[in-house]
This record gives sequence, structure tokens and C-alpha cells, in this order.
Amino acid sequence: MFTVNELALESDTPAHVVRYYLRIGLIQPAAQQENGYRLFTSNDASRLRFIRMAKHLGFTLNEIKQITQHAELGESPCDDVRKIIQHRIHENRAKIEEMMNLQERMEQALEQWDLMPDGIPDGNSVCHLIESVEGSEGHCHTET
Amino acid sequence: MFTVNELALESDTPAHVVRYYLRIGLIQPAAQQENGYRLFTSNDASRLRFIRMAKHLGFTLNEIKQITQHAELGESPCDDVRKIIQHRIHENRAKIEEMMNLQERMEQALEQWDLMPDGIPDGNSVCHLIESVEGSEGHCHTET
DNA sequence: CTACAACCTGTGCGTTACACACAGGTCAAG
DNA sequence: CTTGACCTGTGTGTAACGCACAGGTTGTAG
Repeated sequence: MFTVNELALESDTPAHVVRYYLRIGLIQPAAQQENGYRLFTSNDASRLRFIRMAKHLGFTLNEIKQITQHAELGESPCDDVRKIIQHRIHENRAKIEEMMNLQERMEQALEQWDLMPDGIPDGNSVCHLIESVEGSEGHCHTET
Repeated sequence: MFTVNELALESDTPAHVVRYYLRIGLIQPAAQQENGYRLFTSNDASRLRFIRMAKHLGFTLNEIKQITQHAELGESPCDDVRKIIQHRIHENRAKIEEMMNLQERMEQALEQWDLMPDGIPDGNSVCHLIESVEGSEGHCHTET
């Protein structure tokens, strides 16, 4: 039987993360001491390791919860797992593209600003650097 | 004098976003009707357009708040603006890299899983697909 | 046996930038 | 006056923790 701290060490997870997973019901204590301390088995440690693996693969905690609940009922979560990853691959690709666009916008701005002096704000302008950036009228919104 | 909705149209911002900005004090109403409705001037509209520009460039709402507060006091925010963008460029580069690593992990996993059948979970295993993924013991943590 | 310090415990709140819901208010048409 | 469409402010929920706090536990010294 491990305490929270021991479970954290055993599963290579920060203790406060273990507590968070407990809070949201992603893991449950196997037992409880009289003073309220939660106790765990080595089974919980491997469960926790599974959770970290899934997170490392991009699954959200909610998805992991679904998966473990399915597994607990004896149903195979594999089909959902494949679908989720496929969806996440698309999602992530879009996000990366958006962040690369942002990156370019920022780099272009910084370069452009190199030739511009600092300015004192007046009633019309808050920061002429930011206001000088072009292309702010074309907002692209890509949904999931 | 505009209402929230009119200000939203004028500044090309969703109305619920305008309300959010009001809530966090990023913008303030110029006046108030007797029924509690908030009223704005065209000055507020251009302020809001500035906020959208800054967001488009990657500034957080907190940073924008700082910038506008500086500007309101007559101090030039330009120096901070340059520093923030420089910092954000580094930050974003790291994030993009991390997301590309994740992308590769996901794609490799999906490919690898193509040859694997679905499995029924037992006590030892939750989902053998996820558990089969290699390299889960080497966690990389890149800080800002 | 007691005093004290170091550490560990559960839990409440703060974070980002909205999205949604809800009860009530406003305005034009009939 | 009533109906319906729309608009208003505000409370709450989101993801995944990070931090802080008051109290409990454990080890060591005296």
C-alpha cells in the first residue's frame, strides 16, 4: 500500500498531479487510512503509468477516463482510441499551421519594428508599432 | 453612443467577447443607461480594434491591459511591446516544436496500430495499442 | 516524554480566453 | 396590449494543472 507520495514516485508523476487526478476521479484510492490519507496498490501505479503514456500520445484526461471506464466494463476501447488519434492528428496539424502563421506574423512585425522608433501615445494611438502591422482586417477562423 | 451589440459590430468583434472584455476590465463603458445597459463611444471602438490587432499578433489579454494602461498614463509601451514579442517568438518556437514531436508520435502510433488487432482488456492491460507505444519512459520537459 | 523542524496531507482558489445558459428587459408589428 | 424576436448583464463551465494554506505525521535532540 502506497501513500500519494509513494504512488507518485512509483509512477514517475508529480504528487500534485496525482492529487489532481484523484480530484477529478481519474483514479480512485484503493483504501483510506483513519486520518483520511489515501492508499494505493501497485495496480494503481500501473494505471497511472498508463495514463501518462496516453497523455504523452495526446489524449485528453477526459478521453483517458472514457477509455479506462470502457476497459473496466470489459469493452475494448481500441476502436475509439484509433478514432481519437486520427481526429487529434487533424486537429494538431491545423493548430501547428496556425501557430506557424502566428510565428511569421510576429517575426515580420519585429523586423519591421527595427526601423521604427518608440513613440509616445496620444489620444489617437495606443502603440503605433502594433497599429502599423498590416493585414489585421483579414481574420481567419478555422474551427475543429 | 453605441450599445454592446453596436460596438461589437463596429469593431468586428463577437458581442460575447466584448462582454468578456468588459468583465475583466479590459475596456470600460463610457456611460451607463438607467436600465444598466452600457454605452460606448467611437473611441472605444478603435480601442477594441487595437485589442484585436494585438491579440492577432500573439499578445495575451493581460499584456494588452498593461500596454493600454501604460499608454493611458502617457508612458510609451513600445519597449515592453518589443520585449514581449521577442519572448513570445521564443516561446512559440518551442511550442511548435513540441507539437510537431507530438504529431510524429501520433502518426507513428497510428501506422504501427494498422497491423494490430483490437484487443479485449484484461486486468493487466487497459489498451494494448497505447501500451505498445515505445519511448514512453523518456519524458522531455522544456520550460519557457 | 517533550520540543521542534521537516515533510506530507487534503482541499480551496487562481490561471486563459472565451462559450453557453438563463432570467429578465426592449422594441416593432399587429 | 400582446406576442415574438432580439438584446442585456451575469453566473457558471471549460483543461490541466500550480500554488498556498492549515493541519497532521515523522524523525531527532534533549
